[in-house]
Amino acid sequence: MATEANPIGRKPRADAERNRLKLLAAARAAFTAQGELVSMEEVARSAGVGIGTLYRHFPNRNDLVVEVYRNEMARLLEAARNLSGTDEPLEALRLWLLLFVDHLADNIILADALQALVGDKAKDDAAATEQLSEALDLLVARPVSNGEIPDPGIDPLDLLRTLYGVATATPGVEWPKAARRMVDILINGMKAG
Amino acid sequence: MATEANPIGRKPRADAERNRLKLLAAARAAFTAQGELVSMEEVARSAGVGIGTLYRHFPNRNDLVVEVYRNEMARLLEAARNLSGTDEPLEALRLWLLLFVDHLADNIILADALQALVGDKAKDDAAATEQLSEALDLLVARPVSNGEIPDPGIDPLDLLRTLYGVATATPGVEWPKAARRMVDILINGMKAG
DNA sequence: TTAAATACGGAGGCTCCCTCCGTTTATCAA
DNA sequence: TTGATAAACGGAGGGAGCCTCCGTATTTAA
Repeated sequence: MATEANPIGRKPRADAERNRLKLLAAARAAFTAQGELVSMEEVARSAGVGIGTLYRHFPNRNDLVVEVYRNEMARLLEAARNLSGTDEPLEALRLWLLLFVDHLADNIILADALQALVGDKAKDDAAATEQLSEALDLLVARPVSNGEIPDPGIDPLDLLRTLYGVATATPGVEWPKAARRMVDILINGMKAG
Repeated sequence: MATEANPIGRKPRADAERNRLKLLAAARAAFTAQGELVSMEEVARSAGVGIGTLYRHFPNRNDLVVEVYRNEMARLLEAARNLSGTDEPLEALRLWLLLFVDHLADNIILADALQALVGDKAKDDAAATEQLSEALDLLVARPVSNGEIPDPGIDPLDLLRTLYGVATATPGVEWPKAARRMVDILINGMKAG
């Protein structure tokens, strides 16, 4: 999908594509290891390219972070699609939220990046946010329509924002337990609506 | 409370105290108007002091933010203490959480600073976090002990983290409505525990 | 009034993010 | 195969921010 012939007719240069992939891999590794605070210089260095090259591929820091995170998102969306076909709608939602917690736990270091997708910087990656939202809508709509829960009266993304808050605002590494417990509270709370 | 004689015996200098207050006021105004991104230089300038003076009073950016926010916290703690004596424990908790949302709404611009109190940077201001936690424990313990809700199995601060997540990760200005709705979901969710 | 303690302010070090542009390399037409 | 040219490369350097250092100025106490 990145090797299409471009409109001008010339094939994209192989080195460009190669460096782009190297940069994404290096950024992924660096962000995971050290958090979003890694300097752009260090990402470029560990990818073995110059800083200028990094900036040609990703015009600013946020673009790079968003791109790295977008890949992480794929599995989650896939899971949502699979679950949205199961027999127990509410349980499907619950399981998916737990999956989201695991996902956060694996990528807590990228949590600030996540905010770029769920939060205010969303303009930068409206497509991914929309996908996430669609997946969630699917999972929430079914238990609503079958009466398991009344109209929750919230944007389904708020469920994720909630978990994001627990994940990022809790000191230490014990937060996933709290977040999982929070999933039950949220589900029960919506049922009781 | 700041004009005590110090152990050495010398009275603190008047200009120091004056500048400290000017700095706090300027920081409060600047953070509220422009968010936490305001530069330290600008805070110093608008307070009419040099950057060196700012750093003598507040050794780093976070110390300044925490100090500004600590003042904002007072009303909230006061309210918690008052509510913790009312007749309907669960309703008291609900009301206080709504108050917390209002508080966030008034200070959304300082939300990142809030995280310093509820979140990982908490070491920087352990005292304030502990107070907040104590107030919450009070409000949560009563509905638990009188059976209105079973042991929620979470750190009460998680309730705030949840609301913080909704407040900061939602684009635009519509989030307080969602956060208020979330308060009900949380309360109901804990009841159904 | 004078000495000592304390506070003041801003130049400058260091680190970032990002831009600019001269140099190098890959692609394509002949 | 070769040469022309579009495209990519890399890193010096501009600009901004955080924070330190230290010579100067002010306040306090004797």
